[in-house]
Amino acid sequence: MREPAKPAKRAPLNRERVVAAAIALADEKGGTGISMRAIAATLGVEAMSLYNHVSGREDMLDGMVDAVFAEIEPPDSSVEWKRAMRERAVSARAALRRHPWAVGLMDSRRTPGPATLRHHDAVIGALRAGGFSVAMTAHAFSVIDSYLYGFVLQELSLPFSDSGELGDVAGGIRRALPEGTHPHLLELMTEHALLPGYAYADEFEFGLSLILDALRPDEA
Amino acid sequence: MREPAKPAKRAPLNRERVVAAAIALADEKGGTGISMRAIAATLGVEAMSLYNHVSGREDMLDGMVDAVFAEIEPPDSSVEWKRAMRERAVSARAALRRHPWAVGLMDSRRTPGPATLRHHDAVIGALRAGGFSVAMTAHAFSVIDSYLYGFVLQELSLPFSDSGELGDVAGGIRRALPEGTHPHLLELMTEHALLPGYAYADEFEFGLSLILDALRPDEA
DNA sequence: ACGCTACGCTTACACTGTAAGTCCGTCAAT
DNA sequence: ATTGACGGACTTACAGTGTAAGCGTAGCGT
Repeated sequence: MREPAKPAKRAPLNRERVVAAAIALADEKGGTGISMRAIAATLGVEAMSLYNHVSGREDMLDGMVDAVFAEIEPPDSSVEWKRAMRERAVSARAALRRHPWAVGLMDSRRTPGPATLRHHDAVIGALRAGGFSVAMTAHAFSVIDSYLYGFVLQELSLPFSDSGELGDVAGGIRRALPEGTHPHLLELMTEHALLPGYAYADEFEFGLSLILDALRPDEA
Repeated sequence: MREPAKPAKRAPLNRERVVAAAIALADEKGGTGISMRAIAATLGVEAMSLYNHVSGREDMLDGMVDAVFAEIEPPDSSVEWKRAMRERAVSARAALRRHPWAVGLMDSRRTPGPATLRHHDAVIGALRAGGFSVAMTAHAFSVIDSYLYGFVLQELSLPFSDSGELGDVAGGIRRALPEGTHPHLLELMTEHALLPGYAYADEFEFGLSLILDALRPDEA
């Protein structure tokens, strides 16, 4: 009954392949619904075989998050700091949008992987090269990354992707509003967010510039 | 065998009590590990009974997030806008720290509850009252909330709470660093983050002030 | 030719969310 | 006072989860 038939010389698994398969699956099926069994299936393997390469689910998630950090273009210290920070932020946002599950995972990961550490080091290095003191670097790093992660977090929780859907959804919400309450929310929607051409994604640039322009190496 | 014994006149369930029990459990056991069965148990009830009051797990999570928004002190429109925004941000951070699971949940909720809508309306109203144009209000709302959520997200993912633990953990990481690589990260840790008296929480104030001071009603 | 190790396999367990159906206490209408 | 309906808590059942434990075997260094 059992068919050893074709052992088929399968390409051997390794941590990298396992994590990559998990990422591919998460990208297409969404963060929830990736299970050890499902990941294993895409590799043509049984669930428990994964445990030879990752120590468990948590370890696998750590690996996935670290892989996302590896996709972010690290800032170039030889470039003027403001431009370097802007480009890094754009690259990071792009990576997080490619892998929407990553943001939600970040707050439960407590052990940064090698790519994460390398990335952080590069960011800090670029700020120091731009003339920031150690203390000011810590401040700048904190504001920029907080804004970056928070923006993507909000962006991803919007229930639409293009501005076509926006109209439908917002219209639905507006109709659901208890009529007459929430005047300011209503005003913002009808006179701004619902106008043709509006896209929340464009807000990113405003906040990023606001923060970068407010930061100064030569203070504190 | 079956003991009707004491129907005991149990206080009747309702959506509010169910959601409150879920929140209490999540607060003490952590976001993961709250299951319908566990929630029901704290109410002295079987899992399936909850389904008479919430339509399912997702609905329950929606309710929990909305309840957290209800805890945030809404800004007072009669107060000068910058102060109102600062106080609102502080209150929001406090609420999110009381319920650490909430931030991670936010990015999967797509249907805002009544408290959430009321809160957003109040924030927008306070900015409009402060002289912001509709467009500028949208910008300001986006930056401030992105920073707020992002900061808390990072804060919560730190593997320590007080600055005592910080030393241990950072020491561990530093020892784990491949020796000689990551010079800037190392510098930042030893010359700044590991100094006595440093607490990441204090960074919040810096970024918040930076953003609030950079915002101006009378632009664009 | 030996045994060792690496690694995929099967089995098993405790736990999840929830569909479906049962049963009873309460209350309105008769 | 009797009936009927119904809300809401209950039981049962099922498919799916992560992972502990142990088995089988292919390929290697000796």
